[in-house]
Amino acid sequence: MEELTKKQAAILDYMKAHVAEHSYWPSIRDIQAKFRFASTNAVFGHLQALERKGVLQRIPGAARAYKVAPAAIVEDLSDIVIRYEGPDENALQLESLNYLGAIPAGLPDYTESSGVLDTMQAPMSASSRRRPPQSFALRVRGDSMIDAGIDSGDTVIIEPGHPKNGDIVAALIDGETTLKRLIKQGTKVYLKAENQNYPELHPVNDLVIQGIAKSVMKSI
Amino acid sequence: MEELTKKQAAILDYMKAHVAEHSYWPSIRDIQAKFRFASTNAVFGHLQALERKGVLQRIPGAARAYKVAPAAIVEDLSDIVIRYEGPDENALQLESLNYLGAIPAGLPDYTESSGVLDTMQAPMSASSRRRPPQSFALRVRGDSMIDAGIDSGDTVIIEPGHPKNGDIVAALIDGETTLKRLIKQGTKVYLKAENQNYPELHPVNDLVIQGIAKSVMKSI
DNA sequence: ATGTTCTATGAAAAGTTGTTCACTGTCAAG
DNA sequence: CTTGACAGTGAACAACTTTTCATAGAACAT
Repeated sequence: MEELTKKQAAILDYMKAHVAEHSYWPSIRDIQAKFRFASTNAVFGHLQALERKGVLQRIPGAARAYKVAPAAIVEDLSDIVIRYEGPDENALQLESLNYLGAIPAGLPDYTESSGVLDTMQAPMSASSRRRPPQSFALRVRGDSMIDAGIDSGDTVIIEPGHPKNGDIVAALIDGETTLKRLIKQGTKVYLKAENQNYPELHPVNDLVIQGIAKSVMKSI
Repeated sequence: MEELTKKQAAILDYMKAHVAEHSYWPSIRDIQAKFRFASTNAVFGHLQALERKGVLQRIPGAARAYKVAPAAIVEDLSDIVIRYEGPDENALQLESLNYLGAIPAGLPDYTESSGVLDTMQAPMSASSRRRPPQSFALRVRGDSMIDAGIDSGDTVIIEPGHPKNGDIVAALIDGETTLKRLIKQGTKVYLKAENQNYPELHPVNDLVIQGIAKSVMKSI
C-alpha cells in the first residue's frame, strides 16, 4: 500500500477517533479546527490524497459521509510461535498476533458512554507503524491460567501500563513471553500460575513487563 | 423506555441498517426517500419523537450526525417482547432472512487482500489474523445468554455471514439488538435465550440478522 | 366536546458542508 | 533544473441539510 504521510495518517486517525467517540464522521471544518488549518482546502487536499491512496472513500457531495478501507496493512508479518524451552513447566506459550480492529465506523448501538469502542479503539490509534506499540493481542497456548478463566486458544488483550499487585501480566522471561499473575511480597516479586496443579510462586530477578492483561477473548 | 410507534421503530431500524451498511448516517432526505414521504418534515417529526423518547440523540445543525442511546443496546433480553403478528405458517424460513451483511465492503483494492483493518506493532513479530472487514462489537447487557458463557458486560464480536442453525446471532427486533441463538425447526425460525430460567422459544417473523457472534471478550 | 399525540404536506429559511478557483511555497527525485 | 508530490492560504460558490413556519386529518383518551 502506498505510504501515508505523517499528516495524512494523523487526519485519518482523528477521523477514526471522532467516529469512535461520537459515532458520526467529522465535517471538513471539524478537521480544519482540530489541526488549526486556515483553509478548509487544506483538509480537502488531504482527504483527496487519502482517497487516492485507497484508505478512505468519500461520498461526493454528502456531508460527514466516508468509508474506511478495510486495510491499513502491515505487510511484512511473519508468523511466529513462541516456544518455551526453559525449565519452567508452567510457562505459557504465546503466539503473538495482530490486534483485530475491524470495527466499521459509525456502528449502531455505539455511544461514547458504552466504553466498547474505547476498548476496541485503543490499538487502532497506532496506525502509524513508527510509533511505539500500545496494546496488542496474544493467543494463549497452555493451561496454566485456566483458573483465571484463560484457556488455551483464547486471545488476551495486553495493554501497557504499570501493573499493580495481583494483575495478570505478559512478562518477558528468558526471552519468552509468559502470562502470569504478578505477586509482590515485600521486596520480592513473583509470577504465579493460575492453575491449582501448579500453585507455587516463581521468584524472578530479571523481569520485563510487556503489559497488563485487560481482557480475554474466547471463540464461541 | 417509552414505547416507539411502528413508524418510529421502522425509521430507527432503517437508520441503523444504513449505518451498518454504509458506515455513515442517512440524511433526512435519505430517510424521506426510503419511506416515500412527500416532505422532509415528516422525517423531522419522527426524529424529534425518537429523540424525545430517548432512543436517538441528534446533533443540532449537523448533517448526518446522530447517536443512539445506550438503552437501545442489548439490554435485559428477558424484557424484550418479540412481536409476532402472523400465523405460525408465516414464520420466517431461514433462507429468507434479511441479511445485512451483504456489504460492498470498503474499497475494491482491499476487499480480499487482507482481512485486517488496522494493525499495530506488536513487541514481537506478529502473525496476521484474518477477520471480515465488517465485523463489529456489541456490549452485552442482560443475563439471558449466561448458559452460553456470555455474561452481562461482555463484549461480543459480531461478524457478517449467513447463520447456520444453532448459531448465536445478533438480531434487530423492534429497533433493539438482541443476542440469541437461532433455532430452525422445520420451516420455522425461533430465537432462543440461553438461560434455563427462560427456556422457551420465541417465534419471529420480522427479523433482521446483523451478524453471527463469533467470539466473546471478557474483562479480567 | 376537547385536548393530545401521531401523522403528514408544502414551502421557505437558515445554516452547514463539500467543492472549486487562483495562488504560494517546500522538498526530493530524475 | 525541471517535474511532481506535498502542504497550505483565502475567497467564493454550489450543493446539501437541517430547521422552522403554517396547515390539517385521524386516532384516542379525558
